[in-house]
Amino acid sequence: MADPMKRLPILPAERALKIIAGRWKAIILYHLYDRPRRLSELRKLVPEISQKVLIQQLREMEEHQLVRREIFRQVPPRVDYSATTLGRSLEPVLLALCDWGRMHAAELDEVDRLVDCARLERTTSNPIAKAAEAILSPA
Amino acid sequence: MADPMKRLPILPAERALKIIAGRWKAIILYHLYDRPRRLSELRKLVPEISQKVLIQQLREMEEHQLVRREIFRQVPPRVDYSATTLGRSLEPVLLALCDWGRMHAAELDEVDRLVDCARLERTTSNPIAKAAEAILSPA
DNA sequence: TGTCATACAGACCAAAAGGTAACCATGGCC
DNA sequence: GGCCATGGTTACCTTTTGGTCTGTATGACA
Repeated sequence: MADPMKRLPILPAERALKIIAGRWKAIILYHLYDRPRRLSELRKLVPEISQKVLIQQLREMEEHQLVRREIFRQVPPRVDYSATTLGRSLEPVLLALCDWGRMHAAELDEVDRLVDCARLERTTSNPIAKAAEAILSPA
Repeated sequence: MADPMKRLPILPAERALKIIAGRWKAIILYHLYDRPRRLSELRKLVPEISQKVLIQQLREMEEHQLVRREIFRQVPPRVDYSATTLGRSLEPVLLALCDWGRMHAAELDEVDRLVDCARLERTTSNPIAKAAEAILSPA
């Protein structure tokens, strides 16, 4: 992603998708919402992802200002990654995606294959989920 | 995308992203929200996309049940693509993405590069946008 | 018979995204 | 000097995605 900012789509929805649709970005962000995390911590939290790709995704999110990187010059070195305000503003959107994904799985009888969005709020409290549900099953 | 259903991610948010993050899916869906469209119509509405890729995206959305394909055996043949209920339930989510994308551009002073989400509702009426805004600029 | 419009299909290619495995730099500590 | 941990980088490969260009089936109609 050379010159990433220059290449973001001009349609807002596509821009948003481009920014968050990376293979691991949602889960990483999700763990950063809890608290700042060190690289080694993130590796333990998401063991399926290789270190190179993890750093790659973090760098992209840093460029898009979803994530902040702080270096503490210690021995051994310490680097903290945390969610910026812009990154946090994505939480309701990710929640909407999560709820819609669950609804979609439900419609196709695949809920059993799903894993929970864990600490994210429940469906009923999310206005987007309500809107989507209203479309699926009108009163 | 062979066996597309078998391969959808097990995390709901990732599942949702996988389903809608295709290069042209948002715009296609957006045009289908208006009314059913014929292939030739869609080609005119989104001239940048090649026919093969257009069909590809439509087929994937059909498999994920966002889109319905109806064949009318006429001469010349006629095929209508339309948004299913499941496809329509995505509208609030796309709207949320659109609003967030605009906010993101605003934060980075790139709004001028953006194009409008046209007939989609305005920011102020969208609860997700409100939530995201509240995070960015707390009262 | 040839041409037309519509909707597709297939061969092939290019770029992007994701992934593996190996290596490097720092500085404390034994 | 050799080893440790942390947080990287680099070279290389595979898969996925998007794209071009060409071919095809149908049946009306001139």
